[in-house]
Amino acid sequence: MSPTPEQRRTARRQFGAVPADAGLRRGPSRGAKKPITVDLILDTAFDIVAREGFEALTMRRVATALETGPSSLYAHVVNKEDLDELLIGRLCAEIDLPEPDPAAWREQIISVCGRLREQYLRFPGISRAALASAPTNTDTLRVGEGMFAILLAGGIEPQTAAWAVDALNLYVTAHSLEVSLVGGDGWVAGRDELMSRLTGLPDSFPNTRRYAAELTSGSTADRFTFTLNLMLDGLNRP
Amino acid sequence: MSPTPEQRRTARRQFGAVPADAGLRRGPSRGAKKPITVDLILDTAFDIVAREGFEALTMRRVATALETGPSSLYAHVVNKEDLDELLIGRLCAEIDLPEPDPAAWREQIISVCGRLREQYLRFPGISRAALASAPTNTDTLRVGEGMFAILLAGGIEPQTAAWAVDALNLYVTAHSLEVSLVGGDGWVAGRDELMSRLTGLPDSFPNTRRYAAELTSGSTADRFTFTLNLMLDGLNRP
DNA sequence: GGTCAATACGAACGCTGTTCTTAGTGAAAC
DNA sequence: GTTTCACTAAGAACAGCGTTCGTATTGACC
Repeated sequence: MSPTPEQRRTARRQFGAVPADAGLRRGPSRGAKKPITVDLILDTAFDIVAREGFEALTMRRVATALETGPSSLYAHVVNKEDLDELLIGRLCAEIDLPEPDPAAWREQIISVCGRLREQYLRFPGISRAALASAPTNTDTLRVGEGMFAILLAGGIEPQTAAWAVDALNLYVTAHSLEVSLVGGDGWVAGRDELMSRLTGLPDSFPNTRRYAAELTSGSTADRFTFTLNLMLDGLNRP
Repeated sequence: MSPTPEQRRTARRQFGAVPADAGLRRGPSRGAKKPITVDLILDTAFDIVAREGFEALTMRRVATALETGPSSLYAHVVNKEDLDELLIGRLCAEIDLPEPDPAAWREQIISVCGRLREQYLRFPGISRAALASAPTNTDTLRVGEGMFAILLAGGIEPQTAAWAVDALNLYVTAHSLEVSLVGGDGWVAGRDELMSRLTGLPDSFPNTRRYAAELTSGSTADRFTFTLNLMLDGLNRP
């Protein structure tokens, strides 16, 4: 008996390795069309997100891209939620983790977080799925383990490191989501407008008005590394 | 001419004060039903979110709670997005900001962030709207100004303080959203299960397995103040 | 009293995720 | 070689969503 999507999902939650079913196909092969597989679904899903954003990723959209009906997907995927989780999994799987170097733990953490951000931004809005996704996913846990190892090698106490990993992960995800929502370069384009709006505020906003330049300065990447450094600075000052 | 919802929205984005139209009513008053106003809509919306979560907040749900059709709302509100923004606005308006005290800037920041978290968690999932909402909302900017003032009084450099306000706001929102999604006390209930899942991981997760206790320890509030302190520690070490 | 602008609201459109049902296929069993 | 069977593919449909259109109803103003 080959596994139902539900079984695959619970298996995924526990081990991460999947029986795979390799080329074994049963069912109609209408014409020369490629058979639908989970990997094929994920490929087209990533393609859609990269092109049109995560909001445009619907079951129907994926189905029509595969030249089929929506119901055909439910033989391979439990849910939209399940699809999202699979996407995040594969996205995290492409993050390569360095061998922990006690002397360079700071740079290593920043590098991993930066790579994570990069991946999230390549697929605009997908970080929303990362926020909702259960943290028990194996691939998600893998990058967690990687960051954890780096912090431990850096001499951070286990309890502190454990919570820091969560905090860093959460911040990276939230930052990426915010950047995706605002629209990336749309931020830079609307900076002048934002500035004038801040300076045009009532008198009850003295600091916001005076430091409008500081408030609107910097690229999203600048702000990202700033906050990362903020947290890392807080880590080694016991 | 009384303003259309669009006009109210743009007015709101710029000033925040609204002409109000006070009891002036034109239109059918079927029976003794209360006339629909923006405030009434917001009241019932908050009620729904508090009871059933942000996911359950739909236009139709609000309309039926008001014993009317969905289209009746669009005379007072531009969008669902606009409704969300209004909710966040009113939520932020209930945050009272302390007079900046240079000696207690740390405690003051933590207090404001804690109050913000409290408000977000009272209405589960509403922080999602805060993430999407444009940061040009007057009420949102008000608490930004408040936190900014506290940091400046604490001697933080303007540029650093400006970016820190954004980082803190983003973290508070993301944390609240995560807590809402996981389900609050559901976290505590599933801790044992999570622990056993972590310890049951493959050998490629040595640190996660060894420190599973540390990883799953602490309440959400503990982790919240931990991360806040992390960022604040990073602030005053130039 | 008549005019007009603003509100209220039923009906409908296009979209979503999901399920039910039916048709079709290859591998295995006899 | 035929039959059985587990599985996939896919059409049709359902409930629910945000939103718009058209229309009826009302109060204030001339």
